[in-house]
Amino acid sequence: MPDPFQQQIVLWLKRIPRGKVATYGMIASLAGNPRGARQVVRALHSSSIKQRLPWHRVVNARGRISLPKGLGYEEQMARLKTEGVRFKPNGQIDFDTYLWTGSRRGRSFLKS
DNA sequence: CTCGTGACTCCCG
DNA sequence: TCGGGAGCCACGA
Repeated sequence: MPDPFQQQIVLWLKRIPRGKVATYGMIASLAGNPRGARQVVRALHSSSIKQRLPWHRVVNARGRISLPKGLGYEEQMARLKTEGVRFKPNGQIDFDTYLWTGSRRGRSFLKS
């Protein structure tokens, strides 16, 4: 039986609505481990589960794609654009518009 | 058991 | 805005 934490991560990832993005740290927190951002990553690119997870909707805390260019960066950006997510000229995602608040109806993750 | 390794984050300068 | 350094955590060699 897999770790509940990993399960939670997957579970939350699946909840990210199209056209929205979340951060690694955010998912980790929701999954129950505020310091488990790295584990989110692990869960993301390991396991065969990855093929049905919206991994492209996860970005770092600065609102930018963490993948190296040429190794996923391009693809992630393309996928996001497909869902309607726009990028600023500097390659940053507009958090005010596209950051998933963590749970339906307003902020649950973001403090006031 | 110790080390090295990240699609991370925060803090400083 | 950008890097460097430190903290964190699970996993595999």
